[in-house]
Amino acid sequence: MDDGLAELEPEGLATAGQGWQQRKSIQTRIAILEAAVDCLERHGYARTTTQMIAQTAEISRGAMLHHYATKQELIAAVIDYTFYKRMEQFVARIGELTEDARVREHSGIELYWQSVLSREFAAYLELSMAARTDEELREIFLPKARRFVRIEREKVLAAFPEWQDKPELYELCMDYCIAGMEGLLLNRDVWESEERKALLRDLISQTILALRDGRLKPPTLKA
Amino acid sequence: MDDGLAELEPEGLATAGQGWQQRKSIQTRIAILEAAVDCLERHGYARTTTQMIAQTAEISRGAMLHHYATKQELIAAVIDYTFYKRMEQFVARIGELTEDARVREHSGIELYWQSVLSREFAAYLELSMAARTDEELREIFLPKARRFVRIEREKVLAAFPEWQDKPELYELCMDYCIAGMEGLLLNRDVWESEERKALLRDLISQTILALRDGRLKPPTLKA
DNA sequence: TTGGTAACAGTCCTGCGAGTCGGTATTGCG
DNA sequence: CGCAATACCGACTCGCAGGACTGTTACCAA
Repeated sequence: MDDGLAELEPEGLATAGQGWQQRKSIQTRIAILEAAVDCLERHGYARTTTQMIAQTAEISRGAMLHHYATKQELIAAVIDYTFYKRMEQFVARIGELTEDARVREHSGIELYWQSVLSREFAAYLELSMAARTDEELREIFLPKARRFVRIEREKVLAAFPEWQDKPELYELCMDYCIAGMEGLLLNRDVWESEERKALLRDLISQTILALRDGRLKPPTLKA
Repeated sequence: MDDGLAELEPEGLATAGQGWQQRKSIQTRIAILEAAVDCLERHGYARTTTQMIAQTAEISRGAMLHHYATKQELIAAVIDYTFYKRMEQFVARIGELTEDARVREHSGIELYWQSVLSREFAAYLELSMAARTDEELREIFLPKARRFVRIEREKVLAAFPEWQDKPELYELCMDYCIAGMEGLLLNRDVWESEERKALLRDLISQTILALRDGRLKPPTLKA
């Protein structure tokens, strides 16, 4: 099921242990992380306060600070958690696809779009943006994000083995798909026509199909 | 030169007036706006304080509050200013293109990419992101942004008249180009290979060319 | 020249977020 | 049983951002 995904399980949440205290601890931590995701999605990074997270998680601020001593520590955990959870869901859903839907590919893009619409991605995007201007956060975020990119590509490649023999093209198409979906997400509220947005996703899907089948020549590096 | 662009000139900066006070006022306001752009680009929306802007503009906080009574008022002005300035530069640069470069189109995309890399867009993006979770800001930002989308499309269409007879395809390609460039921008620091990023821009350029020339069929709405 | 107004400066107040610290109750180990 | 560790709590400090307010100087029109 989640085979190689366990390797990136967020620390502090590792394998539900035996003792009562450990189980309680994990449970509380997850409640905190979920609350943090909520707050990030609703209020953004800067306006998310530890107070607010504690309230949302329905525990005291003191308890929160017990599990995550500083905001940084919490945020680092949230970064791992959001990526992990999103990937877990995405991989699971791909697994449920029929061979036809998977290869016809529209479904794959549509699933990726769904994952981009998730609360987890909303929170992740907030952190990603904040990391552009917050030096401290940046140092935590960037190495993690770069690692995530690699993992994500491995997982998706494993799910779409027909790409295995054209790695450069695969990389390009992943970049392309991700950029397109995230760009679309950014303009979600500004562009008002749902039809046009669906059309755009179709265009991206079809381009990828055309590239895969050789109907469209990929650009090559100039000398 | 800036023909129809004057209509969107930020208010408060209108036509350099006659009196000394008015000229001084405009000059100071521009200094403030430029400082705000700097701060937004460097520190993000939430961490940008009025104190910081005043310091950067090398005026007192009191003076700032004289020109822009509240932070909201300032931000509203910055939204207008950043879009205006970016469009002004973009349109001017397109005007400098040779017919060949313009129609070969790569140059058009590359110019758009340049405009997305500008400080003005960095600031605009910050505000755009903040507006997703800040209700107050959202109400100021969204209507302006939607208006900007319309204006931008008019200006670009005027610069690329060969699209004039296929309006739906033009809209799709604009969406496509913008989503792609902004998605690329988001991942700028996470994706490390400059070559791959250039390749992605090429792919987007070529897709648009292929769509324009009919070599690629655009997707159509399903019933 | 003079009164009014606009540009600018600096101080004080209020609210709030992060993190520290002392404290209580429950669990777990010897 | 008894002592350490752990989950959890709430009061307090400290710094800082927004902005209200008062004061000062420079322009300008009558």
